[in-house]
Amino acid sequence: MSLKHAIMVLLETEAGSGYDLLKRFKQRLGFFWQASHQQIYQQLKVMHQEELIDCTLEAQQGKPDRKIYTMTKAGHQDLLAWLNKACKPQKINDSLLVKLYGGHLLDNSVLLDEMRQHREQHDKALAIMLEIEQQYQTLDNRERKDLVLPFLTLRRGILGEQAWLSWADEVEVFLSN
Amino acid sequence: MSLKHAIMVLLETEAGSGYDLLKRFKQRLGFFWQASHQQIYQQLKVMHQEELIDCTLEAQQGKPDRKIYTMTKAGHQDLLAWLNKACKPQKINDSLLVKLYGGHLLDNSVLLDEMRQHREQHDKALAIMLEIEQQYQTLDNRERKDLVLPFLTLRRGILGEQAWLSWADEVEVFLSN
DNA sequence: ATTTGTTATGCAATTAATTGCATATGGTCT
DNA sequence: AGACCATATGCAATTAATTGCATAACAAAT
Repeated sequence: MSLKHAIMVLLETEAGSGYDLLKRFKQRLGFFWQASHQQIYQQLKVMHQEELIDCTLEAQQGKPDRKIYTMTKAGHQDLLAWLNKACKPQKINDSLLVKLYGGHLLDNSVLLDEMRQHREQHDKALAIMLEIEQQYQTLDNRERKDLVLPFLTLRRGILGEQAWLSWADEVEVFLSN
Repeated sequence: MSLKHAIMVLLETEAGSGYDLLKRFKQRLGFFWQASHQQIYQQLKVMHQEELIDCTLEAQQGKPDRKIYTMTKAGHQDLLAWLNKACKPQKINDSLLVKLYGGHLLDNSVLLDEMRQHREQHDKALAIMLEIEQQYQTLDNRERKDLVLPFLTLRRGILGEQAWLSWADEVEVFLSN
């Protein structure tokens, strides 16, 4: 499973609590890896049992204690091993396309409506990613170099969303008559 | 779950056995929905229990009996209900991007190597889809119109793969120095 | 003759993900 | 005062997917 390794990629750079990880997950990996808070807390527990990560309690006034996780040596090695072995191609399960494939049972207007709803989401996602790209471009050479890998994952998102939107344009042309 | 509905989309057009469905699945929905034979046989069993599909045995000489499944009215209605309600956005879990994000722990050459392996797969997929597109273009107006929805799902695949490959070009430029 | 490939199914065990519920504090908004 | 949102966890039940194993016939190729 790669959720473990996704978490470790984040922990490797900086220690943090489950909630920290959750937020970082959404901000940094959220465009290409989706996980719920239940999943993350559960995995942290398992990873702790497997001694891939350490855990220290940090008291807080009023709020419940935070559990701060840090990588262990075993965790680091597990991560390196994972990074060094080839990963499987992405698994695609896109129900919108299943629906479109079976769309002869529906009125075109229903399909176009669904497309519009999805387009909204893709528009938003693209806008956010272009915003982040802008910020990246204002950095100096040094910083840009340090962040080139996250930047490339962002580019994947941008090119992917643009392709989706071009496709949606085609669909609209074909279904609007 | 949509695997059920993906199977019903195929069954709706033509009855068939588990093995039939499996093959049709790979040929027609395989680019955007991936399911193993175990999953498909299991779902057919469940769907039969739920009376979404009927099952009749067909004897064959030598080979084991084939179980031919057909849609029931309840199945048809379930499918229509599914088609008419909005579907969730596609869930993306792409471990290649997680690896790239955490790639500072690796040598660039390792990342480039992995990219090359994935590119091969994407090249192949694109070639197959372009081939199918060619065949579509040789059909007459009538047939093209009948197949416009499958054609549009194919277009999604083509645009998606082309975007992936453009991105891979970018990655190579950024990592090759 | 033997290996390999296609047809044709399936069970069982494990792992992963989803859904629903639950708790508790503190701050901001109305 | 009450509603709502963010912080900060987690359990339990269910559903879905993966992995590994298993069977059995026939056809084609080496």
